[in-house]
Amino acid sequence: MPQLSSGGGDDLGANDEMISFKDEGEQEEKIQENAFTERDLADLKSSLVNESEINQSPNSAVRRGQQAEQRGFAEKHREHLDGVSKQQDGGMYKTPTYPGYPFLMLPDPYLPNSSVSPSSNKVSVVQQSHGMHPLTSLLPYSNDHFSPSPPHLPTDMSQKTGVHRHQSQDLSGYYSLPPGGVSQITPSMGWQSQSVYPALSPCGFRQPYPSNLSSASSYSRFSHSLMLGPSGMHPTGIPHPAIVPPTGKQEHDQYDRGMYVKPQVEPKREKEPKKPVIKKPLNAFMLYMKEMRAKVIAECTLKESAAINQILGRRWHALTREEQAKYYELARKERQLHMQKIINPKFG
DNA sequence: CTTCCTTTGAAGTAA
DNA sequence: TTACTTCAAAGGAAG
Repeated sequence: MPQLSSGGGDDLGANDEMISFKDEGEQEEKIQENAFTERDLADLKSSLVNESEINQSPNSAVRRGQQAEQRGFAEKHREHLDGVSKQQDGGMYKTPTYPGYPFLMLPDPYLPNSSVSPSSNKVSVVQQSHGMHPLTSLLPYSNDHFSPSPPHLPTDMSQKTGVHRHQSQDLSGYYSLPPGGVSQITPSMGWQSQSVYPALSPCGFRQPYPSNLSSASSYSRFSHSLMLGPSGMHPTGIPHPAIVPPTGKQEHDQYDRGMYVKPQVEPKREKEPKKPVIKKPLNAFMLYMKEMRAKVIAECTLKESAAINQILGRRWHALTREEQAKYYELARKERQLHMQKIINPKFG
């Protein structure tokens, strides 16, 4: 099954990544993105603290209401997204200056199969074949330098609730391995480039990345078997979640419907020897969060995960593509490892 | 003790 | 093909 993918190149996730920069359709936002200042944090904090005051929502969902407050930012963005996506055809994206979607302007070279012509903002987003057997992703990996085409063009943006829902494109191109086994995966960082967002202030949440996150180029080629350290520690230093023995919290979920059989809600399977559960691999953002959470906590003296995640979400969007690319690449490897484990649970 | 919250992304399912 | 849902992490808060 050579090359099932047509849109191929994109990486699981690699494409989407770029979309993440939401809303920046507006200058105001542009500025905001750059200015993750303490003010943001303050807002966040205050919104958390003042919940009761701010929120006077009559409905019972008091807490919800407040969270809505907190989410104002994100939702605003989403709204913008909606607006933006609506305007796409209006040529909104014709201006290369559109900060939020720099990748939109990427030329064909970024698109493996050049399925998209620059003239059209429409990308033939090759939706990954869901019907595809999971393992097919482990098939030959065709692109030597697979370029996670940043095809996430606005078209891709979900019409949904405003949330960008980029479908990952053809995984096969990324997961595919040489018939013999483990692949050589080439990071496809070709598309990354200009950093859209300037450095931010300290609690503005932009800090130099730890060196343990070697740049993608450092593992331009790797084999799955090498991805895990002796102790199951991910090379990045981020503990590999899927390897972690069940802690009792969420081990119940044998997620991946289809691939995993959910324990049919055994009403109470208590006291059974807990089998290690293969958890979903962390996506790029999760990896990012895992790495940066402690830092944010330290910087901002926040403990509440919800608030921290909000901050991290914003910081995530403020990352440059290069920076995000690292995590997308890691996530891709995570998924590959995950697949390996599914195939051979002993793996890892 | 369990669930919620909050974030993004991957992947499955339903229509 | 699109829209929707679930689950990954995390830890305080709430029920």
